[in-house]
Amino acid sequence: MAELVYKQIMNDLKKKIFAGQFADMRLPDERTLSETYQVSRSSVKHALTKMANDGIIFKKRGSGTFINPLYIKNESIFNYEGSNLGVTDNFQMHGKKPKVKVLNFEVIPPTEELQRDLFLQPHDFVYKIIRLRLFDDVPFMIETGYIPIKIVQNLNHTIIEGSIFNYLEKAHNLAVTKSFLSIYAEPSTGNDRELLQLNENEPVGIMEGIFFLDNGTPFEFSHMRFHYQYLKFNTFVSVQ
Amino acid sequence: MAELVYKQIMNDLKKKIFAGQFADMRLPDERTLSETYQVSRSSVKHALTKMANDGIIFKKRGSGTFINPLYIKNESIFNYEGSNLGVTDNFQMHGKKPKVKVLNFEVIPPTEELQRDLFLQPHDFVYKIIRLRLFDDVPFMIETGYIPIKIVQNLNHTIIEGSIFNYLEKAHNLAVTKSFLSIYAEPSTGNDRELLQLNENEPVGIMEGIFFLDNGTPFEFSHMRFHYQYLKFNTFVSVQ
DNA sequence: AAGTGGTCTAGACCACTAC
DNA sequence: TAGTGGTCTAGACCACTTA
Repeated sequence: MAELVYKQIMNDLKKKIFAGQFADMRLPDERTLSETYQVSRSSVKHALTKMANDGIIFKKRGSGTFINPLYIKNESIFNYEGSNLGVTDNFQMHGKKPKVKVLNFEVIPPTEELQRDLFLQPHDFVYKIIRLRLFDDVPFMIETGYIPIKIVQNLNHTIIEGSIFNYLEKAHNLAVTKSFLSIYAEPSTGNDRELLQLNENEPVGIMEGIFFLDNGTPFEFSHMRFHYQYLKFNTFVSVQ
Repeated sequence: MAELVYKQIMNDLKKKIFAGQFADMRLPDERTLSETYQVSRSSVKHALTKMANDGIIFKKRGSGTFINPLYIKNESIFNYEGSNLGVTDNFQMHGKKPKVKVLNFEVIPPTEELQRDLFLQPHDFVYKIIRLRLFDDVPFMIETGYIPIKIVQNLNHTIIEGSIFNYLEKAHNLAVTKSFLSIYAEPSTGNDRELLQLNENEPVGIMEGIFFLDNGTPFEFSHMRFHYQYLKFNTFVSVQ
C-alpha cells in the first residue's frame, strides 16, 4: 500500500522527534526537507501544517520550525491521534490491553436533553449503554453512552463489548470523525469509588460530549467518568 | 490594507453562512468558488480547510462541502473566541467582575523544566507570579505563571494585578494567540482548600501549559488550579 | 543580506460519491 | 459517468527574523 507522501513525512518526522534526533529542538527548513524527501515544498508544508495543528511543532516565520517540548513531555493516555475518535483505539497504554465490561444495555425514550443534543424527536428511541473500561484488570473509566437506534438498529452485546466505532466503520461504512467535548472534574461518588477503586478524597475527571459522523449527523452523547490519574486532555488552542 | 485572499474568502463565506445564504446547508464546489472569487483553487481550499478546522463546515470528498448546523445554532459552543487567550478576558461570568490578588511576585533562575519549555538559557531569569483569581469575592483559581524577563522587562505590581496579556498587546504590540494546554484533575491540597474554600473531598481542576506569542515565541508557562466547579473546558475535535 | 516560513498560482492526476 | 474534494508538483514572490 503506497502511503500518502505527506503522511510518510509526518510519520518519519514524528519518529525522529521522539528518537531525540533533533537535539536543538529544531527541524530542518522546508526547502531542505523537500530535498531530503525528494518531494515538493508544498507536500512538506502540508505535513508540517498538520503537525503544527496537532501541537507537535510550531512554525516561526523568519526563524524556522521548532518542536513543542510539552509534546514530548506528555505521555498521556488520552490523545486523538488515531485513525478515528473511538475510545478503544485511543486508550492504548504501554502495551496493556483495553478491556470492556458491560454494566447496562437497554433501549429507552430520549430525555429532553438528549432530544436537543442529538436532534431527536420524542419517539426516536436510544440505546443506553454503560461500560466499565479497564487496562488489563485495572479499571480506569465508566462510560455512559446514548445512541439513536435510527442510526444503528442492530447493536448487540458482542458488538458493544468491543469498539462500536470500529463496528460502524467496518459494517456500515460510517466514520466518526468529529466531536464537541467538555472536560471537567467532580468529587467521586460512591459508585465511582467502588468501580474505579478510588479513595474517599480522590476525584473523577469527566469528559462528555457529542460525537458526529463524518457527514455531521450527531451520533452519540457520551459521559465518561475517569479515575483522575487516567484523564489528561492535551489540546492546542489558537485564535485568529 | 490589502487583506489576504484566503481570509477575505473566509470572511465572505462566514458572512453568507450566517445570513442564511446557503439554505441547503451546502457551499458551492471549490472550482466554482475559485471562478467566483477569481482566485486559484488552492486559495479557496486554504480558506475552506481553515473553516473546517474551526468546525464551521464539513468537507465530504465526492459529495461537497456542508455547513455545520451546530455552528449556526450555538455560537457559544466554541471557547476562546475573544481577541486573545488571556484568562481575564475569557473568564467572564454573568456580569461578575474578575479580581486578582497577588500572592507572590519575584524573579528566579529558570528550572531545567522551564528552560526546556520556554527555550531558555540558565541565565535567562523569569518572573514567578502567583495570583489568586476571584469573581467579586469568590475565589475560583490559583494561577502560577513563569515569564522570561527577556520578553518583558518592566512588569510591576500594578500590571500583574490586571491582565498581563492586555498590557502586552497595548504597550508592546505583542499578541498571545496560541497555547498548548493540558487539562486534568487532582485531589485538593491543604493550600488549595484554604484559598479556594473547598471541602476535604472536593478536587481541583488543573489547566497548565505554554502560551505563545503570535510569532511562535513561548511566552509563559502557566499552572492553574481551579475550584472544580469553575473549570469546564469545551473543545471541538476533528480527525482526518 | 541571507535564510526562513507564508501566500498564491496553474495545472495534473487520484479517490470517492452520486446517479 | 460526471462531479466532488484530496494530493502533488514547480515555481514566483512576499513578510519576517537574524546577523
